[in-house]
Amino acid sequence: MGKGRAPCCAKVGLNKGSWTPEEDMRLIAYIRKYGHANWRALPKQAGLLRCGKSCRLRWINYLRPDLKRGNFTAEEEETIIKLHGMLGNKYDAARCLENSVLESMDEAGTDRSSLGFVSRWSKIAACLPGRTDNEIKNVWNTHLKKRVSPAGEERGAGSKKKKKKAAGAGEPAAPSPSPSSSTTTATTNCSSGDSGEQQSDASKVPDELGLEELEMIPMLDDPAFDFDMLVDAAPEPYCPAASVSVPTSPCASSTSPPAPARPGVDELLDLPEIDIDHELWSIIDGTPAPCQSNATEPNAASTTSQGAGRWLEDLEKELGLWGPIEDYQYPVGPQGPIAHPDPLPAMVDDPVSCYFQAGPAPAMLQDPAYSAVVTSSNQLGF
DNA sequence: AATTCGATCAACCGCTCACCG
DNA sequence: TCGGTGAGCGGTTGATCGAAT
Repeated sequence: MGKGRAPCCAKVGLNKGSWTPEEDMRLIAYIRKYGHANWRALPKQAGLLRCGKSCRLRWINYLRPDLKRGNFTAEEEETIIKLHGMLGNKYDAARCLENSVLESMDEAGTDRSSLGFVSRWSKIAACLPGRTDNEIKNVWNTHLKKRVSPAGEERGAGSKKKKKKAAGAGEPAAPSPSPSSSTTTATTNCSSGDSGEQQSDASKVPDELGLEELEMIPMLDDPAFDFDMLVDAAPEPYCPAASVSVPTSPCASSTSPPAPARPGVDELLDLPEIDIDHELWSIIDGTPAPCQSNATEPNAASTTSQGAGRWLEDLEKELGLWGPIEDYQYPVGPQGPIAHPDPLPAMVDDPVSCYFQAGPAPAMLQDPAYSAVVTSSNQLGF
């Protein structure tokens, strides 16, 4: 069901490709204020010329505040390798069961995915807090796969290079070893007897890994670890109120009542009446242009300001906003310039812009995160 | 200094699943 | 029960960067 739908990104007038810092900030501002109950509606309400899918991906893989930046540690790599060996592809993980059971299921027409082994990267990501499935997938495809594959093993230590962005801007202080450099000496602090494991692993085909390998995963040694994570790991949608200070708190779902708004950084991030071309969205949506009032936004969620400043500061540095910025070039659509106003001049009422241009509302002065905001604003030259 | 090549990673695409009317 | 819609996932691609030549 649900097939045959036109790709959302194929819609005319929507941006594709790399995200600009402006877009990032707009997305952050919106999600911090309202959450992301509806990805499809989000870009329109946030004034982004992106499809919801793209927004979601950008948020999950790059903008989420609880992401861990920097290189993968040896332990993380080890975990990925082990879990990948266990989970295999979409259904292979079900091999943990007896073949007879699986055959019975097949004969009965039971989808093996009902076992819960439905996704690999997301399950692995669930075991590596702060890491995204996309990131893990990339790491696997770029070098971990070669490490465990006898054929692609060891292309020489000289091919090592540093991670260009993640390690550099995100967590310069993190002394985590380069993923590649760890290839030769993946000194894990796994359970004893693990020394030399790396070498044997290098020649071990993932499919040969068995359940006994569970013991090799450091986190699985933790009695607090719930193996169900591997099976039914709940997604961790961003909860504006929780992600900054209490990342483990479950996100309020679309059915949860919105938390009361709080003054603070949120005031800075009050989303504007987006002056985006309503006609454009009408064309895109095939629906009448809706009222743009954000006041009607459901699931308006409050955010906690604690730590938000630092997060934003770090993010701005990473986005290249930490310093003089070039004039934002707003995209030109196939029918000429997109009807969005000049980004900065016309965004006078845009708190996201004001965030950088002017400064906070008086109430903001009380906010502990304010200093970081001021710093960033000053450094942006506004 | 210029060019080539390989590695990396953000983003896109196509698909499936879950939910709802 | 069926079809539409949105969310999420895995696979793949393209841009970019740095090292090698």
